Amino acid sequence: MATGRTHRPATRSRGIPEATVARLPLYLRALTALSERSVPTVSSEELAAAAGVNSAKLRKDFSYLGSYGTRGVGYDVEYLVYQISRELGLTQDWPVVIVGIGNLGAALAGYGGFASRGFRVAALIDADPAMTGRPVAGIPVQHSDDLEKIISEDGVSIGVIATPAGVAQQVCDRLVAAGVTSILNFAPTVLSVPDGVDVRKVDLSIELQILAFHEQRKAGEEAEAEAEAAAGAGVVAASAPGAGAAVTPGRKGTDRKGPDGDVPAVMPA
Amino acid sequence: MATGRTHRPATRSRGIPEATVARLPLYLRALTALSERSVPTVSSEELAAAAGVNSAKLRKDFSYLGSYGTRGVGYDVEYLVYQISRELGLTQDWPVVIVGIGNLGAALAGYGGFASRGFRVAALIDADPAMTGRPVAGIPVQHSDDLEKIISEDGVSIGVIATPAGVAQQVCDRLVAAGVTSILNFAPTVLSVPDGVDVRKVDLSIELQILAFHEQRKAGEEAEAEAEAAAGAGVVAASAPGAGAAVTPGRKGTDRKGPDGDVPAVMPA
DNA sequence: AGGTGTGAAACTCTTCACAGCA
DNA sequence: TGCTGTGAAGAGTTTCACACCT
Repeated sequence: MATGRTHRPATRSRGIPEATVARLPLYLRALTALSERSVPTVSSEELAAAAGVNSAKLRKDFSYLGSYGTRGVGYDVEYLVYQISRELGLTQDWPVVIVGIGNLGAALAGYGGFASRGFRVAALIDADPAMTGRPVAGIPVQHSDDLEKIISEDGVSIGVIATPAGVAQQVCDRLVAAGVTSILNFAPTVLSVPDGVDVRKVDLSIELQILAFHEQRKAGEEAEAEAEAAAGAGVVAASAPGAGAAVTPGRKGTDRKGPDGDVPAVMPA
Repeated sequence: MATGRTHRPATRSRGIPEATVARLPLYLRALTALSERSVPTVSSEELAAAAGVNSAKLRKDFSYLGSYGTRGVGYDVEYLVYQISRELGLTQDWPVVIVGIGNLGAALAGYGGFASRGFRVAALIDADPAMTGRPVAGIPVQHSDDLEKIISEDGVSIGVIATPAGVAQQVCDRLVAAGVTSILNFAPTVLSVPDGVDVRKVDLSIELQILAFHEQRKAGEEAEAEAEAAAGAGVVAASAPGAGAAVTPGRKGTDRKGPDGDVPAVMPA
């Protein structure tokens, strides 16, 4: 099935932007905290601060869900918690399987954040026979031979892959064949899946590399700022390749700059 | 500040788009794999496939780094590996501390992807005295009392927070005060940091919630398709969310108080 | 007043399509 | 000929600013 059903014709009323969807869990968490403190209503300004975004963005995001606020007052916390939960599909139960119970898989199995939302760890699966039957986070590990059976019996549609990269694709293929249509991939590899299957990936090393890029730039900016102050202007256009010699600006750490203050006009975050 | 204050002068030379930076690690991984197989050159088409993006995007991305390809041929693998590594700052050594050695922290400590790039786990830090001295992934855990000393002695500028949410902000504050300027946060909480400090967050439960949203929509689409086939007539502007059925308060539904009662969303933080 | 909801402007990112070089 | 590099068009996202409701 899935014949070219890729289009986006439908009444665009249901078209919540992806960027907004990605922030809903953030709002939900902040709202939940407010709810626990029995705060009845909250303004976009306050909620935005708690969620770490700006208020205009938050209001725009909520406007895609409907008009759930009251002018001059704010948003009803409980009501909004309910609406967002529903929108995200958290009012229903989502059985999840975790495949690959190594360090990471075990950590995921014990992660409270899963259970606390609508997610339920339906099974832990590992290919190592020595693991079979051993309880991890209170759940007995099952052997991967039974993967298909587990998926279909529990009606699992979300799978988490925490295996080594080398076997991730084949695990993925089996999950998909068994009926899983959403995959959270922790293996550092690109998974290919048929249309209609969603994959999200979390890659620890990639996150660190992005940080390193910015970290390096900070160091470079300091130097640049100095150079600029000393010389006049003129930014070197695109570093010249060839020179493999150019030792990277060593140094790091030390020299903490107290107040951020300056921030040169050379490209902020 | 309300009034426009256009940053970014002209120069654009050093302005690599954030979206591009986020993909560089992906390209680097694919290139590294090619390099290991001693593949000398690769076309944008091939590399894009290996990295899971489309070729136009890849070429555009590389164009921000400079002209490193050869028309009619492709890109030199080794050269590109070097250029991207340099751009990301991976040609230098980045000592990293991991704070919070629970399940997740231990998994991170043992994660091969760190060491394989320029990252070196300089220290593991935990607040539990019972952990102190115990080796995890071959590295002895140190007590958090020594956090400041460790950071400054090793010149650490990148910190990973894998503590419970409740203490993440205070750990963050100490890291920043000690000189850390980039933080990778696994705790499900919003960290506030001074200007000049970068924070990236990885939130497992958020990723799952996003998947759930799409998963739910798939179910809804099936129902919708059926309904469409059956009826196929006047579309009510509103639009039914989720699984069609259900009592969906049409948009700004009149009474906001109605559904308040059943708020099923449980979950504490 | 106080604060939401939202057009419109500004900005960023992606995709197209093709000139131009090896 | 084959493939890169890139201007330009298009799509998506963020920010502004203010009308409008309570």
